[in-house]
Amino acid sequence: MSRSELAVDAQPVSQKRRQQIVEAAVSRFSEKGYFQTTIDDIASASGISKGLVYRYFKDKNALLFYALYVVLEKYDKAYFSELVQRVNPLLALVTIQRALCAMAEEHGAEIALAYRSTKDLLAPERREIKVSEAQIIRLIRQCLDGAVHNAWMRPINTDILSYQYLMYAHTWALKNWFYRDRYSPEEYASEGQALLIEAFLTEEGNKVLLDMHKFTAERTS
Amino acid sequence: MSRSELAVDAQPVSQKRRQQIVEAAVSRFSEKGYFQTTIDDIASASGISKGLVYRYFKDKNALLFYALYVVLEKYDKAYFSELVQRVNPLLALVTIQRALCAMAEEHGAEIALAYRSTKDLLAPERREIKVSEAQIIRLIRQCLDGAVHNAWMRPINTDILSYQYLMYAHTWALKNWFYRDRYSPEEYASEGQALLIEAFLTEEGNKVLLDMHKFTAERTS
Amino acid sequence: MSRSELAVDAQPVSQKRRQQIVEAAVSRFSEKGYFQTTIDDIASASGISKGLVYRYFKDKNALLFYALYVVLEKYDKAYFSELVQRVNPLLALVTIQRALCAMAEEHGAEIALAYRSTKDLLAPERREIKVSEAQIIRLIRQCLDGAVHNAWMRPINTDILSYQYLMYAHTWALKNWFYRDRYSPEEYASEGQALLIEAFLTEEGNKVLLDMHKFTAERTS
Amino acid sequence: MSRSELAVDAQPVSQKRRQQIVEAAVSRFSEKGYFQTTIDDIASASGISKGLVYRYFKDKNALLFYALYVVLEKYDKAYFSELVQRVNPLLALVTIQRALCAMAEEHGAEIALAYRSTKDLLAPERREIKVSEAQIIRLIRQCLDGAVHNAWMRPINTDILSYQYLMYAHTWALKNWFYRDRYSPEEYASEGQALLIEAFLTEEGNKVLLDMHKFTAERTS
DNA sequence: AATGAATGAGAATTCATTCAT
DNA sequence: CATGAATGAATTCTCATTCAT
Repeated sequence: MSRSELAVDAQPVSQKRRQQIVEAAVSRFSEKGYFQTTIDDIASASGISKGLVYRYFKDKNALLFYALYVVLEKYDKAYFSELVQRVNPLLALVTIQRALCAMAEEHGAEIALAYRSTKDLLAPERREIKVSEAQIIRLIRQCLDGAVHNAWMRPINTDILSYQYLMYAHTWALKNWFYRDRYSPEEYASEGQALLIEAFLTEEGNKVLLDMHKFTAERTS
Repeated sequence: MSRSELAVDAQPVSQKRRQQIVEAAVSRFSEKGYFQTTIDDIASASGISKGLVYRYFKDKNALLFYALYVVLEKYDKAYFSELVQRVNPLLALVTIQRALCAMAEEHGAEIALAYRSTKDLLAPERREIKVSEAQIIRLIRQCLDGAVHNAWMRPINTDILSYQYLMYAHTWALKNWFYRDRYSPEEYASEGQALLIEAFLTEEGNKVLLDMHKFTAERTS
Repeated sequence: MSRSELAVDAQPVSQKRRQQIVEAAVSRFSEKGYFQTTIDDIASASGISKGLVYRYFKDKNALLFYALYVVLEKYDKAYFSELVQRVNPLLALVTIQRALCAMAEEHGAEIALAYRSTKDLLAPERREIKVSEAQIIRLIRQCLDGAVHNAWMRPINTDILSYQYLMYAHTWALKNWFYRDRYSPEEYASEGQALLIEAFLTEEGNKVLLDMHKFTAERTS
Repeated sequence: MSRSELAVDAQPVSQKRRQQIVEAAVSRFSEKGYFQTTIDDIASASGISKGLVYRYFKDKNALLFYALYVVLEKYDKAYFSELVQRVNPLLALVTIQRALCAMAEEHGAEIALAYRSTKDLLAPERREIKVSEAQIIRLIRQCLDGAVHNAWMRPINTDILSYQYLMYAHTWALKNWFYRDRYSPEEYASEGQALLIEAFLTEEGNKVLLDMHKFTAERTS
């Protein structure tokens, strides 16, 4: 543990500070929104002074960009991508769908922030955010296409369905007031699997899914 | 002339003004967001003076409330409600799903506004907005429950699925940059029917749907 | 007198306000310099609030422009121009030279301000100021050329000499600490005539000058 | 090596540094003005850090003082003074007038800076600057007085004329936009001699001037 | 009712200056 | 000596809201 601490401390102070500030920004923006949050709020939440924020970020808008970006980076597309290549498309799909729901639970406030504030970015930054989201969609679509190609899923419009996976997870974040007291995050994720995956499986696909479960159950037991 | 004026203008001067202002607010807020829009912007767009806005609305936040509310009212829940009572649940569902998509196409900017700005309302107003949205969801759910009850649909979590109908339509508004150049609104609505209705129909349900189409086709011909 | 008062009051309030503010700006800028003067200083000196200044002037820099311009307008080029056309070049020259010195006495602070702050304008405004100054120089040069043409002055570089007339007056403003306690403004102006006009007169020119004086003396006696 | 270091670096490390910084200050202040220049600008231009500047100068204002002073020191009053004692007053005058014009060409930006920023000094420093300028004026006046005393010049107000020599040179710096593309610095200097010296010479003075030229010509040939 | 002048609180941003390392 | 991180006072500019006319 001391080792990893060293590793973290080895980051130039400035890197740690940046992170510190972005985290504070994510938290404050999520809580009060972009325009209602002052630089001073963020500075205080970071335990530093107003002026210092500007040594790390050009202006408030840059802070918003990084705050939005940091969440997207949590999606760990590298892992998703590897998954798509390593396991069968149905397993990948199920895994990603669960992961999206888990993300939505863990980073609900940040996802809600993205819906509130992406338009407050300047065009170039906004584009970057969109591109990053589109990459996730593309990965999901690859799974769907693979499943359809294997005849595990009925032929469907994968282009549109793929976005519904993300939206389903985001709905947990965006309409939390509606579900919070009636479903656990895990239940919500399972229902998502039923509505967005199982509904489209062929008989063959259903078998594959059952086998996957059996396999998982064996391993866990 | 004086008669019609009296008739229409019973409270109309002020009622028409209010409407005028709210429409301007919807348009400006949709375009630039709540905080970026000034009262002066709205006053100019309404063709009146800044000061007069305050005769009709307590403050800027009240204006946001009405702007968000007016959009929700366009959902015409009375019509939906009547529909649910008058026709079979599957037809009602199909009709409502189409209507939601049509709304999303026609009022995309306003829907996006709702996602940006609902949190900028004070708690009581925010609650009212939520309630209004929940009413729509409840109607959809009634259709779903009816369809399941008739064994036209497989047993599913109607509580969660019902919100996906709304989200599917909202996705058209929120992720317009993703779909705009690749689907027409009608195509998008049809794909929605496939993904959110047909996917869950039993054989019986499928027959009912086909009959409905035959009937519609006959009537139109 | 009441008549002229009415005339002044007839100006839209806004015109009076603008003037008020510019006057305050001239005074504060002259005293403390552009950067040391805050908008609040100017607002207070105008007896209005900070915010109102911005209804009349786009920003602080616009205020600087008008502050500098207002002084240049006092040069009353229309009067100078008419003079050049109406009377002989030598008389015009003498008159203008006196007027420039009188201006320098009356508006010393503003002239000093121009030397401090013209570079703080944006390029387009700076150009406008230069053009206005160049117009004055051109008028002086016309007098000089006329005098040389009449052989009242020896042939000299009128292009360069003309600017020295203005600079001589400005020197009174800029180096006031040097002269203040040793010369009256009138003495300074007279010495200017000796150094910048009489020094270059031909015998014929001298006669003309003397006649002018005689004539003036007669009229005044 | 240690020896030369000791010799040159008696106080040199710090002396050289000071010079370095002042030069950077002169350059940056001249370019952008006092208030628009940051300490960081100057530190960067000196190749040192912001903090170190404060080891050498009390504050930014002190830096301005030295920046203005260093320019005045370039006038090399020692040389002028020796000149006045060594050669005849007319030759000294001509030489000084040329030197002033040369200075104005070489240090135009710095002269303009002095006009912009002298008032931003605190009173004691401002006084010192004035005194230094007054010393130059006094030397010029001695020449003029000498020339008048020798009857080489007509009796004139040497007190006022002497400042015009400096102002004539400064005009080249201050109104450079007016002359730049139409006169070479040398032409401007020559015209200055015509307007400020030759215009006041007696016949005797003219002879002396011609002799001087002859002498110079002979020496150069 | 209607206007828009006036206010002033508030926010972003800059930068001289200090000081721990 | 040197550095540059850190501070916070100061300043510009905006805009919701009020109110005299």
